[in-house]
Amino acid sequence: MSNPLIMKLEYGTRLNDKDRAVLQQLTRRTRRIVRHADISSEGERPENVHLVMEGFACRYKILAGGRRQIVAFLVPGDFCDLHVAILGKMDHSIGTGWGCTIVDIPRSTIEDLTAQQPRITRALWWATLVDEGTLREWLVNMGQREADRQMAHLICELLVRLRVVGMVSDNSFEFPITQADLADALGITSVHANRVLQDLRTQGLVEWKNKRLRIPNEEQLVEFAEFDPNYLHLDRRDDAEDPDLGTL
Amino acid sequence: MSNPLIMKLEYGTRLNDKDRAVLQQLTRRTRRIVRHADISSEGERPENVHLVMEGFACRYKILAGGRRQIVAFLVPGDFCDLHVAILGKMDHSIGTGWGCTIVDIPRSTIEDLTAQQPRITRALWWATLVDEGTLREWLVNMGQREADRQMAHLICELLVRLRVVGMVSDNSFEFPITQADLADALGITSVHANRVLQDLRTQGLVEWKNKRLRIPNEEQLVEFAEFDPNYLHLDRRDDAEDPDLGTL
DNA sequence: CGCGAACTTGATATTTGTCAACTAAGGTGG
DNA sequence: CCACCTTAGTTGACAAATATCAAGTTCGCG
Repeated sequence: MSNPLIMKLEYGTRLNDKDRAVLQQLTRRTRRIVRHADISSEGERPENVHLVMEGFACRYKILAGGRRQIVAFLVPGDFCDLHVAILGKMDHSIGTGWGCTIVDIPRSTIEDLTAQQPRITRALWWATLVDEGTLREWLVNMGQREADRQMAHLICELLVRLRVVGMVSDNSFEFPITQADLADALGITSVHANRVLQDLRTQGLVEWKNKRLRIPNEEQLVEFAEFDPNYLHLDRRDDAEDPDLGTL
Repeated sequence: MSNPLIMKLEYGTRLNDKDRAVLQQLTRRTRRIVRHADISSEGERPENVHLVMEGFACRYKILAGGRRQIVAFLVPGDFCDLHVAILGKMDHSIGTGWGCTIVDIPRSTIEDLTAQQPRITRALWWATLVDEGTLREWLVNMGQREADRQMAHLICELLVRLRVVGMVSDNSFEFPITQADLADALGITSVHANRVLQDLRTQGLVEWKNKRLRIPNEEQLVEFAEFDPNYLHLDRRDDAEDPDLGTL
C-alpha cells in the first residue's frame, strides 16, 4: 500500500504489521487544502497535528519588512507540527501555495501513541531528528555554497526524499512551486533564482516545465552540488545494537 | 544551586524536587575539554551523550573545499548530541576551539530516564525542539538579514540564552570565541565580520574586548536586530492544559 | 480573447568576498 | 623580564556575487 508515512518511517525503524496497521488507521481521513491557505500560523496553538499526504507544503517565517524565508519543504509523509504538543505556540507558519492533501491528527492521539507504542514513538522521534538534520544542512547550504550549488543541492534533497515516498518516476517529480517560492527557500531574489536556474538548465543538470522537474543525470547533479545524503539518515540501522529497542 | 541544566529546563517544564535531584546527580562528574579538541565528529557513533557545563562549544560541518559552517553555539545547559541515541551516526561535529567543561552521560542513562521519568523526558524533548526552533531562526537570519543585523541578532540570542543559565552580569558575558568563528556562524568572511563588528561598535551597540562582550543598550540592539525571542520558548507554560502531563 | 501571474532580460547598485599587507596581542623559552 | 613567534585583528584596493529596478514576454485560465 502506498502510504507515505509508513514508507518514510520504515526507513527509520523496523515496524511490524501491527504498527503499520496503527499508522494506516491514523491516516485514513484526508482533507484537501486549497491553494494559498495556511495550515497553521505563527503564534497559534493548533489542536491538531497535521501530516502531509499529497503535494507540497512549507514552513516559513515572515519578517517585519515583508520578506519571507521558507525554512522547510514538507512532502508526503512529513509532519507539519509534531512539536506543537510540547512547545506551546507555533514559532513559524505552515503554508501551501499550491494546494495539498493532509491528515488532521488530534494531539491526544499522538500522546496516546507515545504512551503505548514505543516502536512508533521512536519512529516519530527519528523523523523529528531528521528534520533537524535537514535544517542544519540547509544552513550549511545557505552559508557556504553559492546560489547555483545551493539550488542544485536542494533539488538533490527533494529527489531523495520524494523517492522514499514513491513520488519519483523517470528521475522526475511533480514540482508545483513557483520560482519565487524557490528563491525564498534559498534566501535569494526571484530574479537571481531565475538566472541560476537557467544556468542549471543550460548545463543540462535539470529540466523543469509543466510543473514537473526532471534530473537527466543524477550523478552529475550530485557531484555539482556536493550532495551527501547522510544527513537524511535513510540507512535503517537494524544492526545488532538495540535489537528490540528497550525503552523510548 | 547553579546547575545550568536545571536552570534551563525549568523554563521548559515544571520540575519537582526529585527531578532536580536526578538531574543534579546526572551532572556530577564534569570533565575539562582542552582547546581545539573536538567532542565528537561527523560519522562517529559516540557511546556517551555530552552536556556543556561551562564555556562554549559549537556544532559545525566542514565542506569539501575546507569551508566551515557553524550551525549552533552550545552554551552551559545545552546537550551536544542527545539525538545520537536514535539517529545512528553524527551528521556533524561538535567542537570547542575555546575549551569548556562538559559532562559525559552514557546513552543507557538517557534511555533509563526516558523510560522512568516522564517529566524529565518531556523537558528533554522541549530542549530538543527549542534547538530546532533556533536552527530555523538562524536560517531566517542568514537568508533574509544583512550581515550587520544578523550579527546583532545572534548577539541578542546569546544574551538571552546565557541569562537563562546565569552567565550574564552587567549586560555582559564571557565571549571567548574568535572573530573568524563568529564569521563561520554567520556564513560570512572574517574580514567582513570584522568590518560589520566595527560598525556595531561605532554605533554603540556592542562592546567587545578581553573576551567579554557587553551590550550597553539592550533595547536598542534588539530593535536594530528585529529580535523576537519567542522562538526560544522561554515562557514556561504551566497553564491549565496538561496540568500534570499524563503521557510522554 | 483578455487578464493576471509567472517568468525572463538588461542595466545598474549594493553587499560581500578575495588578496595582501600590516598591526596588535598573547604566550613561551631563554 | 625580554625577544620572538604565532595567532587574532585591522585596513585598503579590487573582484565577484547578488540585489534592485524596470521593462518586457509567455503562460494558464476564465
